[in-house]
Amino acid sequence: MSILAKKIPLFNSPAKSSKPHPKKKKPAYVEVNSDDNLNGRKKRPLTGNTNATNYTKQPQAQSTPPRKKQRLANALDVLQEQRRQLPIAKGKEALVREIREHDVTVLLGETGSGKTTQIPQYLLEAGLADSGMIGITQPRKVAAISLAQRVSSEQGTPLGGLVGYAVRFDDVCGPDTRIRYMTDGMLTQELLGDPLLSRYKVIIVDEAHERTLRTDLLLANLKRILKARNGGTDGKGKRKEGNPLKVVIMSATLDAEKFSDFFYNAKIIYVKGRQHPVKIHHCVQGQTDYVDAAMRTFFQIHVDQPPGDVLIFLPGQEDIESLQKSIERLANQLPPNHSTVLVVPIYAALQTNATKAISIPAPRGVRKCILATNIAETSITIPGVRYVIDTGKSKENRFLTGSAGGGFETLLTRDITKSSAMQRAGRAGREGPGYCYRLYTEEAFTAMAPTAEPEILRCNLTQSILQLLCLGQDIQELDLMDAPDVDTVSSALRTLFILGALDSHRELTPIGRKMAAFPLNPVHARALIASKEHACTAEVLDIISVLEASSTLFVDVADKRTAIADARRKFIHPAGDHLTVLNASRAYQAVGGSDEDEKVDKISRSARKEWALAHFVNERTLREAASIRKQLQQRCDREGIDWRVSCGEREEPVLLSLAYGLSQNTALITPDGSYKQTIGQAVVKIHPSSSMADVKVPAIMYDELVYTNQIYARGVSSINKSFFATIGALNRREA
DNA sequence: TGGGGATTT
Repeated sequence: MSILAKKIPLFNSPAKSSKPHPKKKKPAYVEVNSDDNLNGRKKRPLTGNTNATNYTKQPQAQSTPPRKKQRLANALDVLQEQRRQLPIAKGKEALVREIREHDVTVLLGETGSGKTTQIPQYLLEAGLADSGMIGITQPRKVAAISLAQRVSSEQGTPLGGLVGYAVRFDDVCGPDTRIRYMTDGMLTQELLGDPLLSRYKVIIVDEAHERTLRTDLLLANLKRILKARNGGTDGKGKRKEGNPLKVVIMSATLDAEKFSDFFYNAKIIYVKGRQHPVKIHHCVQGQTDYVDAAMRTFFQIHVDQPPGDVLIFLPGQEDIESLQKSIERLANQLPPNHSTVLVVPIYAALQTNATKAISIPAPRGVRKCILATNIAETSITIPGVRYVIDTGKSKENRFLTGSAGGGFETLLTRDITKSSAMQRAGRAGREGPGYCYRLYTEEAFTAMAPTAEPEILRCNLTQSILQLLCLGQDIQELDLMDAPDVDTVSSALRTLFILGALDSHRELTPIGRKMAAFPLNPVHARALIASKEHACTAEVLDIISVLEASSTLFVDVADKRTAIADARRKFIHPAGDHLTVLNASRAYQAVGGSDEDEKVDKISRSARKEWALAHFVNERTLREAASIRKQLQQRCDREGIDWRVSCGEREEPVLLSLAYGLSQNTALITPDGSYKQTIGQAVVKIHPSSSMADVKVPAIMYDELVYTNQIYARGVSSINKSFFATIGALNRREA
């Protein structure tokens, strides 16, 4: 105990006697965000059809043996009983009535209400889908897939039958599909082929409070579609004959009125959830060193409190690594009468599949301590958590335009929002009563912003603006809940002009239209198109597939940096990061034979896994890149680009093609050895993770600028001064 | 010398 005695506890006697709030006393906060406990692991999938790895695109006509049939029937009974027990079931008739009577309904549903799984089924049963479809959008792929699995098993039909899903790379819907779960990006894409989304009778936008860019663009388009298909928007306007649409917006409580206002005072309906009480402790004093405070609080819980896993929210990988080390070190010094501690880190860049380690329950007498970024706020459900420690911090990404070429991102640690804090606390009450220890004062909580700023105000809009232009829409004329900054829009338009996607009248050029045909960042789309003429599409495709994947290729763990540098040396190309990525990606693809025919067998798969681990590259990134590359190859076929064309060992064509896309992201060396942008005035430093960090070359191009404590260029390659200076003009001339 | 989290016919 000596290690703890020296430190003053942060929380006054968290009380062995202090029980969570009794039932009659409502907890101060309940989680109101997602309802993914409905597809949690307590309720096992009941038929083979619900297994994610086991579906077929066409629903199978299975001949089921009688005994199994009986078992399935019983399982279905159990599911139907569970459905009836859901809080939302009591309000079924009223809900259907309200939705039937109004064109737009805003639904506030707490966690565990069952709204996302039940409402589509209620509406289908009530005939609101008529002969059309009910579409339900989600911001994340995993949610769309698991919800569809759950609902299809509740219906007793195979996935892809009555109930299906559509996400990138995966459309599991058939001719009979009436309930379609999908990502909001998929539905936005559908607009291109069908601007009125006429095959949907009902569209449900779930998790709307997250205000992702795609959700916002979808909401604007739904408002337009309502006018076109319904005449009125609130059910009172002049009705049009034909094909009216119903829209249901599902959100957390904090900003429901904003959605209602946007849709002409749409009716708001509140649905109660089912969540266990969480007792919240605030710090008496603000903490400056939140990592140390988290460590002390953890041991206070570990020593004083009954068993139960602890989840600690931290801003980033660096803090997670350092806290893991100090907790493990101190846990070893505890007297043997204390249970052992198992620390599990989780953040997106982790190369191993973190969800696996988390879902394995800790053995008896072991307390699991999960150190997570806000990946655990929405994307990953962690079972068994009884205690949450919330540092109140997260990293926030913001796009700044300024004069810095294509602009740059900032990535700074900031205070979270109230909505985030409630979400984090709610993670302690999923399976039973829980506790949340906030490493900030109650006053600090009160002072937090209620919700995060919508993404449309924070991110680079180049790709979305290009997409909208293909729909014939001008982002500045679109009726959005929040209009983007003028500077962000003009910066995006300038980038599109420099890339040759727009002419001087803001009209889409043939190159622009071609760029939009690829699901890519316009900068990468431009490089891909340029690769055709420079006969190096195979190489460029390999590179941009990796750059477009959601995690970085190269793994970095602070205390393994020497081993990592040794393993990486063989990939490093003197021209820089882009060709280094190409080397690593090709080395991976060569392990266990080529995967051109998709016939990577089990042995090759494990060989690749081993290879990736040994070389400190993130295999998840490479597998994702392979899917992206395959999709891009198909698109290339349609657009008349031969993706097999390779330039062999020559590096010049590859760098030149990339430079077409990155012409705005270039810098020249100055006499003092720093790099200064060619467009814009900023001095940029090469990010330490780059293979170019210690090399001086006359000119560089880079994938992006990130401001943390300096402006860093990431994804850097050396570039020939002679061609890059004119390339911006080249783009425009060809357009 | 150091990157939170999503997503695309």
